[in-house]
Amino acid sequence: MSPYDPSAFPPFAVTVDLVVLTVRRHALCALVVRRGEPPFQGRWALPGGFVRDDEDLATAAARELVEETGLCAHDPASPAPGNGAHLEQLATYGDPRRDPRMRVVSVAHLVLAPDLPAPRAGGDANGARWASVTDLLGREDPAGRAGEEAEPLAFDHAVILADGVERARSKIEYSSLATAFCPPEFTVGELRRVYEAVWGVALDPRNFHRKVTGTPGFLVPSGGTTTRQGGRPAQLFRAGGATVLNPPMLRPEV
Amino acid sequence: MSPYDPSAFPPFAVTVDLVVLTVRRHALCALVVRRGEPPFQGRWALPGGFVRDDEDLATAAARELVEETGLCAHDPASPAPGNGAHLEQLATYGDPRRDPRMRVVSVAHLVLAPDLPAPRAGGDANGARWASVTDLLGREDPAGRAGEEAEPLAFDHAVILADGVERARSKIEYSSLATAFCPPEFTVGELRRVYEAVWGVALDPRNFHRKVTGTPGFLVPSGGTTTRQGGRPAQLFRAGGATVLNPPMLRPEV
DNA sequence: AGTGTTTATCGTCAGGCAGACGACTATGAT
DNA sequence: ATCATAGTCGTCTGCCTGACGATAAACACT
Repeated sequence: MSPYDPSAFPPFAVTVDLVVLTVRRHALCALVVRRGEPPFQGRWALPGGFVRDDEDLATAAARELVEETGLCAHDPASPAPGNGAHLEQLATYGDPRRDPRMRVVSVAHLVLAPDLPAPRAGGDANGARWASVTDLLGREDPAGRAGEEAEPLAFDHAVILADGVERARSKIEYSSLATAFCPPEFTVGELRRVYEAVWGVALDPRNFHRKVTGTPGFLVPSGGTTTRQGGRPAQLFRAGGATVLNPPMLRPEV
Repeated sequence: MSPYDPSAFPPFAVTVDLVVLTVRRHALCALVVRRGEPPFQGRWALPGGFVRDDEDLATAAARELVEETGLCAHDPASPAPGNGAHLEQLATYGDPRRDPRMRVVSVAHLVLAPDLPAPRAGGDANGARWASVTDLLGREDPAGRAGEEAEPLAFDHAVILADGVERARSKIEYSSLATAFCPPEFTVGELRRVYEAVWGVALDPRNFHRKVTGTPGFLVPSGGTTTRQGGRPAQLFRAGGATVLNPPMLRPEV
């Protein structure tokens, strides 16, 4: 396949890393796996792996996602429906010293998934779990004390995770992606708790209700109601066809 | 450097490609170079090249930018002042067949630069020029006729360019990046013509003036005035410290 | 000097949207 | 029956925006 001199350019290993986010118990959580081998053996890391020879980057990310979680990725390019999670490319990290073994360029992907049963460990990882992002990243405390953060993530995965969280936080402002955190049918209150968990703020239930039900194409009523959250029965909705929100759901400032 | 078996993962070539945008004569233009060797010999392509062994991705992009244009990149991470252009990572493209020679993963970067003298050709490129993006990409004509587009760009560079243009169009909405297209001192009218060129729409000069002068931190008056655009003398401004615009400059719908 | 053209800048007004918050409804728990 | 919980509908007020009118200051003509 290579009519070119391989010594004319330095060889790289290319991996995909996954920032898999979900909302559990009112908290934004990320999937982490325990590394079973050096470097950083025993430390938590983002799931990921090498891109294969004949794979596209998105394909590799979707494959790793299935291997680690059993989740079926829903590429926004293809109009696949169902329980698939949202998957999009996040950014690429290529510092020459980010992996002590060799030169590795990692194409990080962001996955937004509804709350799921416990993750299944896969491949060379000893275990997998959901961890609150405020535990994984130190809380950026205005008082300056570093907070009781857990041991840091392997490699530069804390940076990647922070970038993914920030992408999710800003993207649910102007797109309907917050519904990717919800089951197929959900109530306005459940959607509001998603926004509150991702942004880490409290929202006014009345203004939120007016906003989301008034944005064309965001939600379509599915007909049923539920009382699974307690209180008065709430109307059930599905995600509407709209992908961009107009006007956007701006998060409250400061 | 590699205590690991190199055959355990497929080797990749990693390149950076640059989407360098500027505004010339009321049109959004991109920098393209003519390819001097196969594949796609003689066709226009985005500037770019291999990432070196000890280089970070942003460093490689900045180096290619200097080699191709002489522009000094202004990494938003570092608070460098001056005539530097804005540089940010755009996205990564890794389809297994995007380069017929071998497996190449390209990390595309977006550069926003003020209007400059003619580009200088560099390296293995026969020539370089600014081309209107509406010429490079077919106009998406609602009537369906494909428009008199020039010969298509090499590789998947039309897709990369389209992604870069869309990134620029959306990013000047909620950030102060439009000033990266302007010289250090500029008038409100010149900034408005940047928005008009990037978005391809006409904006009301009065509402635009009220908006940008009312957004805190966007513009700071530099004291002087100019008549270089004809008409009544206009106040000169510099870019203020703000990087995000609150409230944003939403582009007119439809 | 006067007139027209161009561009910049200030004002006004009406409609829409968002934040703050009151009021009412329908369930389950005690 | 009463309370707690959650959902839903309204109201009010201030801000922002789009659509314009009006004025100001330069230059190019005649």
